[in-house]
Amino acid sequence: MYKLKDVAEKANVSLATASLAINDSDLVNDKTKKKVLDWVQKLGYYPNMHARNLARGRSYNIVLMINSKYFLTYSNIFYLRVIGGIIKEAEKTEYSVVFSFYGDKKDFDLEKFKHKITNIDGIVVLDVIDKKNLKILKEKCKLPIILIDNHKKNKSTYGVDNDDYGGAYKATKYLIELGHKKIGYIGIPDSHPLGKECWEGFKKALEEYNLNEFCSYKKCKLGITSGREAIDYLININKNNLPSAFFCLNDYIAIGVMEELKNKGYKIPDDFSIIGMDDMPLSSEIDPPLTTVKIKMEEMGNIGINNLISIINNNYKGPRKFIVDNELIKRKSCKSF
Amino acid sequence: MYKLKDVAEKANVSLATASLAINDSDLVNDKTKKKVLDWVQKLGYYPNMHARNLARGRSYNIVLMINSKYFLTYSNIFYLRVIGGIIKEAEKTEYSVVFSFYGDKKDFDLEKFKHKITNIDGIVVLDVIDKKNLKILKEKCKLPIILIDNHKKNKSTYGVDNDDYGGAYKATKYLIELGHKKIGYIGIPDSHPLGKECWEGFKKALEEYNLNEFCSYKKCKLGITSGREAIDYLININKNNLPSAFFCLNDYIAIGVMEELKNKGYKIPDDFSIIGMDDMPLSSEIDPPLTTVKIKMEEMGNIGINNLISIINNNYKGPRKFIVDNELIKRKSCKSF
DNA sequence: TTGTAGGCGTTATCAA
DNA sequence: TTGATAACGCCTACAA
Repeated sequence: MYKLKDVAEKANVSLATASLAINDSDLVNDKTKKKVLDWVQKLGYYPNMHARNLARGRSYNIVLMINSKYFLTYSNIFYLRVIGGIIKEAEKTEYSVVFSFYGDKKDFDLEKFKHKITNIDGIVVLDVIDKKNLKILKEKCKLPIILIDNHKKNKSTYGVDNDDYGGAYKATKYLIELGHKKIGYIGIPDSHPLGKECWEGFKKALEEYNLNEFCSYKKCKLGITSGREAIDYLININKNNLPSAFFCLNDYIAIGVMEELKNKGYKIPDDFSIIGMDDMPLSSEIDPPLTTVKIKMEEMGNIGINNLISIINNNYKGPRKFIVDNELIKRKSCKSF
Repeated sequence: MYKLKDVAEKANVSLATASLAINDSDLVNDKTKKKVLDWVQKLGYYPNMHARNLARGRSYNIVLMINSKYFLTYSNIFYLRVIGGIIKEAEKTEYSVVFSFYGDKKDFDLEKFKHKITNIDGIVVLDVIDKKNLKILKEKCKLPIILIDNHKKNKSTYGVDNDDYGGAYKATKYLIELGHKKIGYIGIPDSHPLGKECWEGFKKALEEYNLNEFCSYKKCKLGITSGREAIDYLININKNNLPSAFFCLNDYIAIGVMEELKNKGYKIPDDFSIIGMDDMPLSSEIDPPLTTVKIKMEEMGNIGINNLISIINNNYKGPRKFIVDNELIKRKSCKSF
């Protein structure tokens, strides 16, 4: 493995000149620069990162923190997409992305990566993080932090979030404009910030068209099974007065809803219109393909990492909370009423 | 940020002693060691990684290389699980996992991380990598490499693979033992190593019970839609003499197969038994829950990272290709014939 | 424009 | 068992 000294000797310049040339400094003339760079090429030289970072006092590492429970248990493709966006964008820069799991509320353990803290320039936290743990993280690490999809209105921390409110509003409005007046809401508890946002977006659309809430089920988790249970419950409760459409908080719930309705002998979209949120790969493959609100997951990753790098370099100008818009994807699970 | 010198001064020892104490060397007595460690605690000192790694000539970084196309386009949960296993296991060690995407055959670009090569101790490649690109990688980087789920019989490179052959064999045998004699095979082309392995495992089981191949479709990709197309094709071809069971190369295909059969008015498992491979979260949630072969994805990640670390440290004793077994998960999509 | 020398924070060697 | 001191490879004033 060659070092700077080798390059300098070959090119017949001093160490300093070689270093400056490699870092494209104005202090060295083009001819010398070229001579040095040619030898860099010829030798296949790459600077030793440890030495460089030690001298520069930076590490060009960004840690991506993920709640291991959510990641492993729910195995949500959402993560895959956001992570993809993060890595893809990071690779355009000089930064590397290092992974780190953290435990849940009680076993939130910084020791696990604390020893690497001198090797980190900034932190991305993916998904909801407990307020208390966030505080610990901030206090102990004293590094720039950005929260992606944290859903929280934590004013003092930078974040990138999907426009949950707007998405739910958009979806509901679409159903209304198709002529539906009795729309069922299927989501998660309002205690979860995502649940709250969606519920408010949903209601906003109803209000705008002077419609009343018809029926709702908010006890879902985010999986298919929950969708099934929701339908069982709602159909049981409203036997003689069923809604004509269902807003579902995410695609998995929507898929469960559709499955269960089909099991009960109903036709989609003839008997019920179904709309979801997320746009999973699966959503376009099921039958009928699901109408949904596409969350720009990769873009959230892109923006997150770029904003963080700007923050690290003290030139971030954007808002504390960056809201990413989303897009209605019309497929075949909805029809006009 | 405190440095070693601060600790040494506080503890009233020399730099060398402090360093030795922190690295738990036998050369320093327990009393001194404790004194130093107490001050480490008190000051909240952590060694500077750049300095340490520079001095040690190691980086304790492992790069996880992933084909960006597969990762982003197919968004397979398989990745999530393996990556989870890798990170979880790496966190028990002093190694960090850094992510890196690589392009496809033609734009396989090492330059993108080549500059960080002095910052890497080893490489994990996830999923199939082109033979030619692997060669480039090996020659340019000269670092320990391990291939996870590469499916290839590349003898000279370390690898961790699922027992595809055994899994297909196991699944088929199960169908046969349920009494099925006419079993359809739905998979991907034999040109893909996964396809080849599964097809051979499938045939092996048939042979053992003196059964003939009944019908097969090998043009699938790995998604739900492919499963649908396969059923359309097979049912059309065999109109008057249908199989009683289908072996499907993965769960997504199996799900498509089940959906399409249900659409055509058949009942699962009454009319057809369906078996898949993978065990996705989805598989237990659909109706009926899918019988499948559970691939130990997290374990593959665990083993991969551990083996790589052993290889880095020159104490790996296991086989070049480490084969991970899998497990038949009986659910409700199969019944005896 | 180029070269010299000191510093970045650890580890490791070798006397004491 | 401890304490100077020289690496590790690069960056950057400062001087020439």
